Amino acid sequence: MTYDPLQQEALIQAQWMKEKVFRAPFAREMTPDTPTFYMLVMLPYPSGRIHMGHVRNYTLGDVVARYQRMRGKKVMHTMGWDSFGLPAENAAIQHHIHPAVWTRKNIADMKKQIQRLGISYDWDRELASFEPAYYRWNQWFFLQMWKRGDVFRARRNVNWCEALGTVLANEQVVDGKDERTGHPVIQKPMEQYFFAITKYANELVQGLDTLDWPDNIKAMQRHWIGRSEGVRFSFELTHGERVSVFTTRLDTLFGVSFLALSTEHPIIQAASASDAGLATFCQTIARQSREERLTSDLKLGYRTLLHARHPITGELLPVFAANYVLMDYGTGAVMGVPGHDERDHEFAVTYDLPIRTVIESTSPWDPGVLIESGWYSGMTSAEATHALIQALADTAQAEPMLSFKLKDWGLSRQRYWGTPIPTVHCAQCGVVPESEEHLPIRLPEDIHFTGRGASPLTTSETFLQATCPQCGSPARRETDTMDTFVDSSWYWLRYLDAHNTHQAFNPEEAKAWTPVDLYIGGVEHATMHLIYARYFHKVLRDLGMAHADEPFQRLICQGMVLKDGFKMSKSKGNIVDPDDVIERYGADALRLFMIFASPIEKEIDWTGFEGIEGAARFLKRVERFVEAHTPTTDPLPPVSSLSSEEKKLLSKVHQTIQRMTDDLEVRYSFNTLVSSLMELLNALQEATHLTPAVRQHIVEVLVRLLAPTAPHLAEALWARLGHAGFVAHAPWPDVIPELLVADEILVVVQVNGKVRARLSLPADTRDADKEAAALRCPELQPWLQGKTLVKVVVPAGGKIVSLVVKDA
RNA sequence: GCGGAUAUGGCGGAAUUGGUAGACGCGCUAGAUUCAGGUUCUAGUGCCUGCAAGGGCAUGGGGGUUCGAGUCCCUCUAUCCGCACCA
Repeated sequence: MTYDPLQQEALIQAQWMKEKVFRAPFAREMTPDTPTFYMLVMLPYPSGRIHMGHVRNYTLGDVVARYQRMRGKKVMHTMGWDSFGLPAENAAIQHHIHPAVWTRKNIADMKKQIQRLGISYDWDRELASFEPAYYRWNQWFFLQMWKRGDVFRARRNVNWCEALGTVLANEQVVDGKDERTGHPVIQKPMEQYFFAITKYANELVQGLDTLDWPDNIKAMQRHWIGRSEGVRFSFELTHGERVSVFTTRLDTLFGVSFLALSTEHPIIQAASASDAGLATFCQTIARQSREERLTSDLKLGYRTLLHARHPITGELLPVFAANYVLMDYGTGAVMGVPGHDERDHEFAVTYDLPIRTVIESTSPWDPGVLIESGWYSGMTSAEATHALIQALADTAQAEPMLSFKLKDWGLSRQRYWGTPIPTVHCAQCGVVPESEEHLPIRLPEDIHFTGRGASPLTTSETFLQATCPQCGSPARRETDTMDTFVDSSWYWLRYLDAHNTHQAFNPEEAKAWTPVDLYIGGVEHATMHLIYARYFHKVLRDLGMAHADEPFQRLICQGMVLKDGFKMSKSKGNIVDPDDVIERYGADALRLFMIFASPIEKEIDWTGFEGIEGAARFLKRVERFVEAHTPTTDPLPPVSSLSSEEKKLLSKVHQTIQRMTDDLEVRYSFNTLVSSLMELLNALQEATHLTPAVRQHIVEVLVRLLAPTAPHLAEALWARLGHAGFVAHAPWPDVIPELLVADEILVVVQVNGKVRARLSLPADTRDADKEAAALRCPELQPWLQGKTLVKVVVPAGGKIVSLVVKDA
């Protein structure tokens, strides 16, 4: 009987399900010293169909999970749905289907698809963030954070479409217009809720040093958080008010020729009341998106009627409103030093402002030695900075300041499909947090989705009516919902205790299972999700719920799956549906090809189906090889009594175990994992004279090595070998160290850097003898004839003899 | 603009610590088997040169360090990804 993946895979999956083969235990079921492994993959957004990126991600995670299970560990590996967000609401607007209905259907469809891949999830821990049972804990965390003072309200710009009366997401805005209707979009400040993530900015930077993450991801986070050390001090304006600036280059103070303030700066806003030109300028800038403001080379400014006094020279400096100064970084105001800052320089050229050189250095933008700077001349930049802070401490309130590019986490969304923010607006008490007993604050059903006007929640009378928890008088419920990044900032903890109705999760479970041992997901989440999640985890730690400082000890970011060089997307029509591939080749072939095709962190182009033919072919060869074997119970004879062919082959087998173990445990290199296995099969098929016992040993090893990548076939073959249990629970093969030692080694001889001979020598040959053997070797003589030997190098390890010769 | 990466045969890639470049797979060529085949098996396959043995060249371009560089340093070019309201 031959193995037909299309029929067998479903049967095997049903058995796994029935026997709960992948069930992860609770902490209370384990002794404290039970070895555990938490294998986490980024939870998907239920868009409707899984795509190849999901297949890649989940297969990689599954290979590790299955391997760790075979190593005897208890493995946490499960799946959930990041199911709040814009697409469900768009579906509601366009197709008049309720977001919950749309989302439930998508989850059901995608779950079926994922299950066909044979991923070893404990489905009993499945969660979906749109369920009140989940999002009530978002609300609960919000209330705890409110108590700790980690939530605040402030005004910040949003994309505002006047015609629709709606706030738009960045992705909905194209060229300053609403993507759908083409109505213009402006930046408008709006009162919003924030998490004070910047309180943790320093710890978020420092924590990176403790993580086993790829260096590029750490670098991206460091830049995103953007820690810079500088100085804050103030300039006095001629009318007496003071404006505070932040600079990292106080040493250039004598080069200041103007001040530039953000158009949203309170001082500019105040001044525009009596300056029509300024007011117009500010409106123009408000129409630019943040992206335009940062990418545009054009530095736009407006010279106000204000002047500021230089804190040391007393010189009067013009004050500008400028588009390149951002209100949400530093203090929203900069001192303009055209001689030593590129942006200020560009601005000064445009507006014809003095450009002074006050630092001597290799480049105008680098620190150096001060000149033309009064009695600070001659000091180094560092000395001058220090001295100037002292000098300006009283007169200009100068003080060292850490500034971060990281902004506080704005979590308000004027949307329906998200977690309702649990506060009420009371005429007497203001904004008041809901009391915990009232959670969850549920999303109402009586909603009209129009895609225009304020949040859909404002159309529900039942939802709006609330009672002030503080004074008991009628109040209006908050209609903002939370950013969906909140949902994905703690889900891995909920997996551990997914059905708990009186706690987000039991801290004992967190203690037993976290930090997550390995987290795999797309590189596109390198900054936002992975910073928010780290932040949230630290808050949970400070609430006494999570015990580790960092949530994800090891991280792998997989590259994207492309088709013909582009991201697969519906709009491009270049989607390859995993179901079609499984239909034709089976899940094992798809899994095997996915991880073999390319290293994880690289993008992979699904150029066609040629590669997967090879994967399917390999699986058939394995099957035939095992099929041809008649099982025996004879034990493996001692190594000393093996024939030399058998010993050589068994060495290959055990080297392969060694390499694959290394690939799975240390290197996380999956494509080479598969190629080792292919190499092994090639070697096995060449072997002719094997005793049944040796063959039995080899076949048993082979099937177990196959089990993490092609689990269905491995399961079937394991049964055929007469085993009663699942190969999923079989132990990973142990290396017999004796078999790793080779009798002979290959020594390569180089002359002037070129390989001229290869010698096979006994493994215990000393380096000096290798050198002698090399010099004697006949094929080397033409290269040595008539030359003088200048130098011989035999590096440690002794695999190379390098000869340097020159003409005699 | 800022930040992060990548570049090796016809293609995907391997080379784990500076030590045999091209493992493994795809594709292609030839032969065998089957013969309805899109099955299977064997051999070959970086480029140039040579009857052959062999030799030369070769890891995006240029330069450098070294006995030795795909790997380290400098520089240039090309391509891809992220940028805070997509998830």
